[in-house]
Amino acid sequence: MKGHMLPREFYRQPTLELAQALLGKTLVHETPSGSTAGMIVETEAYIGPGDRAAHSYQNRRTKRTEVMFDVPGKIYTYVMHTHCLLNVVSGQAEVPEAVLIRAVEPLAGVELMEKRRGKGRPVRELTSGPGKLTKAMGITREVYGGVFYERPLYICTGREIPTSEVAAGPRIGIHNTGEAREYPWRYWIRDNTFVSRPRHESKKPVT
DNA sequence: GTGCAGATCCGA
DNA sequence: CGGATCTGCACG
Repeated sequence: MKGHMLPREFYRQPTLELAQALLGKTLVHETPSGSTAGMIVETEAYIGPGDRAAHSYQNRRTKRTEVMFDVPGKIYTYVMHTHCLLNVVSGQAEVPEAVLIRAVEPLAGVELMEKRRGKGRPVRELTSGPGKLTKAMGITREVYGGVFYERPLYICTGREIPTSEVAAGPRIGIHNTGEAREYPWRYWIRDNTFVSRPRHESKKPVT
Protein backbone atom coordinates (compact mmCIF):
# COMPACT_ATOMS: atom_id res chain seq x y z
CA MET A 1 0.00 0.00 0.00
CA LYS A 2 2.28 2.72 1.24
CA GLY A 3 6.05 2.19 1.12
CA HIS A 4 7.40 -1.31 1.63
CA MET A 5 7.02 -3.81 4.43
CA LEU A 6 9.68 -3.48 7.13
CA PRO A 7 11.85 -6.62 7.55
CA ARG A 8 12.12 -8.48 10.82
CA GLU A 9 15.54 -6.89 11.41
CA PHE A 10 13.82 -3.54 11.93
CA TYR A 11 12.47 -4.78 15.25
CA ARG A 12 15.91 -5.70 16.57
CA GLN A 13 16.70 -2.38 18.23
CA PRO A 14 16.42 -1.22 21.82
CA THR A 15 12.78 -0.78 22.86
CA LEU A 16 12.99 2.95 23.54
CA GLU A 17 14.53 3.49 20.09
CA LEU A 18 11.98 1.25 18.42
CA ALA A 19 9.13 3.12 20.09
CA GLN A 20 10.39 6.34 18.48
CA ALA A 21 11.31 4.70 15.17
CA LEU A 22 7.73 3.45 14.80
CA LEU A 23 6.43 7.03 14.63
CA GLY A 24 5.60 7.91 11.03
CA LYS A 25 5.49 4.26 9.91
CA THR A 26 2.39 2.86 8.22
CA LEU A 27 0.29 0.20 9.94
CA VAL A 28 -1.70 -1.89 7.44
CA HIS A 29 -4.42 -4.48 8.05
CA GLU A 30 -5.93 -6.51 5.22
CA THR A 31 -9.24 -8.25 5.94
CA PRO A 32 -11.94 -9.88 3.80
CA SER A 33 -14.05 -6.75 4.19
CA GLY A 34 -11.25 -4.50 2.97
CA SER A 35 -7.92 -2.92 3.85
CA THR A 36 -7.16 -0.06 6.18
CA ALA A 37 -3.93 1.82 6.84
CA GLY A 38 -2.80 4.48 9.25
CA MET A 39 0.37 6.36 10.13
CA ILE A 40 1.57 5.62 13.66
CA VAL A 41 1.58 8.91 15.59
CA GLU A 42 1.80 7.77 19.23
CA THR A 43 3.53 4.90 21.05
CA GLU A 44 4.49 3.80 24.56
CA ALA A 45 7.39 1.59 25.65
CA TYR A 46 7.00 -1.12 28.31
CA ILE A 47 10.21 -2.59 29.60
CA GLY A 48 9.75 -5.58 31.86
CA PRO A 49 10.85 -7.04 34.22
CA GLY A 50 11.92 -3.79 35.93
CA ASP A 51 8.95 -1.72 34.75
CA ARG A 52 6.12 -1.84 37.28
CA ALA A 53 3.66 -0.69 34.63
CA ALA A 54 4.48 -3.60 32.32
CA HIS A 55 2.46 -6.80 32.27
CA SER A 56 5.78 -8.62 32.35
CA TYR A 57 6.97 -6.88 35.53
CA GLN A 58 9.20 -9.26 37.49
CA ASN A 59 9.11 -11.64 34.54
CA ARG A 60 5.47 -12.43 35.15
CA ARG A 61 4.82 -15.15 32.63
CA THR A 62 1.23 -16.12 31.87
CA LYS A 63 -0.71 -17.25 28.86
CA ARG A 64 -1.32 -13.57 28.11
CA THR A 65 2.27 -12.32 28.47
CA GLU A 66 3.89 -15.36 26.91
CA VAL A 67 4.46 -13.70 23.52
CA MET A 68 6.40 -10.84 25.17
CA PHE A 69 9.15 -13.39 25.85
CA ASP A 70 9.30 -14.28 22.16
CA VAL A 71 11.45 -12.67 19.44
CA PRO A 72 10.94 -8.98 18.46
CA GLY A 73 8.41 -8.20 15.73
CA LYS A 74 5.75 -10.47 17.19
CA ILE A 75 2.19 -9.23 17.70
CA TYR A 76 0.97 -8.87 21.28
CA THR A 77 -2.71 -8.11 21.76
CA TYR A 78 -4.66 -8.12 24.98
CA VAL A 79 -8.13 -7.13 26.05
CA MET A 80 -8.70 -4.16 28.32
CA HIS A 81 -12.32 -4.16 29.49
CA THR A 82 -14.15 -4.24 26.16
CA HIS A 83 -11.24 -3.12 23.98
CA CYS A 84 -8.38 -4.87 22.20
CA LEU A 85 -4.98 -3.16 22.49
CA LEU A 86 -2.13 -3.66 20.01
CA ASN A 87 1.54 -4.03 20.96
CA VAL A 88 4.80 -4.71 19.10
CA VAL A 89 7.04 -7.20 20.91
CA SER A 90 10.58 -5.81 21.22
CA GLY A 91 13.81 -6.61 23.03
CA GLN A 92 15.23 -10.05 22.46
CA ALA A 93 13.96 -13.56 23.10
CA GLU A 94 13.34 -14.19 26.83
CA VAL A 95 13.44 -10.44 27.52
CA PRO A 96 9.79 -9.32 27.82
CA GLU A 97 9.53 -5.84 26.32
CA ALA A 98 6.92 -4.26 24.03
CA VAL A 99 5.70 -1.07 22.41
CA LEU A 100 2.02 -0.14 22.65
CA ILE A 101 0.58 1.55 19.56
CA ARG A 102 -1.65 4.25 21.01
CA ALA A 103 -2.84 6.17 17.95
CA VAL A 104 -2.64 6.32 14.17
CA GLU A 105 -3.65 8.85 11.54
CA PRO A 106 -5.99 7.30 8.93
CA LEU A 107 -4.36 6.97 5.49
CA ALA A 108 -6.56 4.46 3.63
CA GLY A 109 -9.87 2.67 4.07
CA VAL A 110 -11.43 5.56 5.95
CA GLU A 111 -14.94 4.55 4.89
CA LEU A 112 -14.41 1.08 6.32
CA MET A 113 -13.08 2.61 9.53
CA GLU A 114 -16.18 4.77 9.80
CA LYS A 115 -18.39 1.75 9.24
CA ARG A 116 -16.65 -0.21 11.99
CA ARG A 117 -16.64 2.68 14.44
CA GLY A 118 -20.19 3.81 13.85
CA LYS A 119 -21.43 6.61 11.64
CA GLY A 120 -21.43 10.29 12.30
CA ARG A 121 -18.05 10.41 13.96
CA PRO A 122 -15.38 12.99 13.12
CA VAL A 123 -12.39 11.47 11.28
CA ARG A 124 -10.19 12.78 14.07
CA GLU A 125 -11.88 10.41 16.53
CA LEU A 126 -11.67 7.27 14.41
CA THR A 127 -8.21 6.13 15.53
CA SER A 128 -7.08 8.57 18.23
CA GLY A 129 -6.67 5.98 21.00
CA PRO A 130 -5.38 2.41 21.45
CA GLY A 131 -8.87 0.92 21.64
CA LYS A 132 -10.25 3.10 18.87
CA LEU A 133 -7.61 2.23 16.29
CA THR A 134 -7.98 -1.53 16.75
CA LYS A 135 -11.74 -1.28 16.30
CA ALA A 136 -11.39 0.99 13.25
CA MET A 137 -8.84 -1.35 11.65
CA GLY A 138 -10.64 -4.56 12.60
CA ILE A 139 -7.80 -5.85 14.80
CA THR A 140 -8.80 -8.52 17.34
CA ARG A 141 -7.06 -11.04 19.62
CA GLU A 142 -6.93 -13.42 16.65
CA VAL A 143 -3.66 -11.80 15.49
CA TYR A 144 -1.99 -12.56 18.85
CA GLY A 145 1.31 -14.35 18.26
CA GLY A 146 1.59 -13.34 14.59
CA VAL A 147 4.33 -11.12 13.15
CA PHE A 148 4.37 -7.55 11.87
CA TYR A 149 6.45 -8.44 8.81
CA GLU A 150 3.83 -10.63 7.12
CA ARG A 151 0.27 -10.15 5.97
CA PRO A 152 -2.42 -9.55 6.96
CA LEU A 153 -1.26 -7.15 9.73
CA TYR A 154 2.05 -5.46 8.99
CA ILE A 155 4.07 -2.26 9.23
CA CYS A 156 5.56 -0.37 6.27
CA THR A 157 7.94 2.50 5.77
CA GLY A 158 6.14 5.82 5.86
CA ARG A 159 7.09 9.37 6.62
CA GLU A 160 10.47 10.20 8.12
CA ILE A 161 9.97 12.01 11.42
CA PRO A 162 12.83 14.32 12.42
CA THR A 163 13.92 14.08 16.05
CA SER A 164 12.75 17.66 16.55
CA GLU A 165 9.18 16.52 15.83
CA VAL A 166 9.24 13.71 18.40
CA ALA A 167 7.76 14.61 21.78
CA ALA A 168 8.08 12.48 24.93
CA GLY A 169 6.25 12.41 28.24
CA PRO A 170 4.82 10.14 30.95
CA ARG A 171 2.67 7.22 29.87
CA ILE A 172 -1.11 7.30 30.10
CA GLY A 173 -3.25 5.52 32.65
CA ILE A 174 -0.57 3.87 34.76
CA HIS A 175 -0.69 5.82 38.02
CA ASN A 176 -0.31 3.67 41.19
CA THR A 177 2.92 2.20 39.88
CA GLY A 178 5.55 4.10 41.85
CA GLU A 179 8.32 5.87 40.02
CA ALA A 180 7.59 4.00 36.77
CA ARG A 181 4.69 6.42 36.46
CA GLU A 182 7.10 9.25 35.66
CA TYR A 183 9.23 7.52 33.03
CA PRO A 184 8.90 9.58 29.80
CA TRP A 185 8.29 6.53 27.65
CA ARG A 186 5.32 7.84 25.74
CA TYR A 187 6.27 9.22 22.34
CA TRP A 188 4.18 11.13 19.85
CA ILE A 189 4.48 13.34 16.79
CA ARG A 190 4.34 16.88 18.06
CA ASP A 191 1.25 18.83 16.99
CA ASN A 192 -0.33 15.81 15.31
CA THR A 193 -4.08 16.02 15.92
CA PHE A 194 -4.58 12.24 16.05
CA VAL A 195 -2.70 11.62 19.30
CA SER A 196 -4.99 10.16 21.96
CA ARG A 197 -4.83 13.12 24.30
CA PRO A 198 -2.65 16.19 24.48
CA ARG A 199 -0.60 16.00 27.64
CA HIS A 200 2.44 17.59 29.09
CA GLU A 201 5.79 16.90 27.55
CA SER A 202 9.02 16.06 29.35
CA LYS A 203 12.20 18.03 28.72
CA LYS A 204 13.95 15.67 26.36
CA PRO A 205 13.28 12.37 24.61
CA VAL A 206 15.29 9.54 26.15
CA THR A 207 17.06 7.20 23.77
C1' DG B 1 -16.12 15.44 36.40
C1' DT B 2 -18.88 10.13 37.16
C1' DG B 3 -20.42 5.23 36.05
C1' DC B 4 -19.95 1.17 33.54
C1' DA B 5 -19.03 -2.44 30.24
C1' DG B 6 -17.28 -7.56 31.39
C1' DA B 7 -11.44 -9.97 29.50
C1' DT B 8 -7.93 -11.40 32.25
C1' DC B 9 -4.93 -11.79 36.04
C1' DC B 10 -3.92 -12.28 40.85
C1' DG B 11 -4.28 -12.39 45.72
C1' DA B 12 -7.38 -13.82 49.48
C1' DC C 1 -14.53 -14.60 44.70
C1' DG C 2 -13.36 -9.46 44.70
C1' DG C 3 -10.58 -5.77 42.98
C1' DA C 4 -7.58 -3.79 39.57
C1' DT C 5 -6.49 -2.77 34.92
C1' DC C 6 -1.81 0.29 29.20
C1' DT C 7 -10.10 2.36 27.68
C1' DG C 8 -14.01 4.63 25.53
C1' DC C 9 -18.47 6.21 25.73
C1' DA C 10 -22.64 8.33 27.45
C1' DC C 11 -24.02 11.50 30.58
C1' DG C 12 -25.59 15.98 32.74
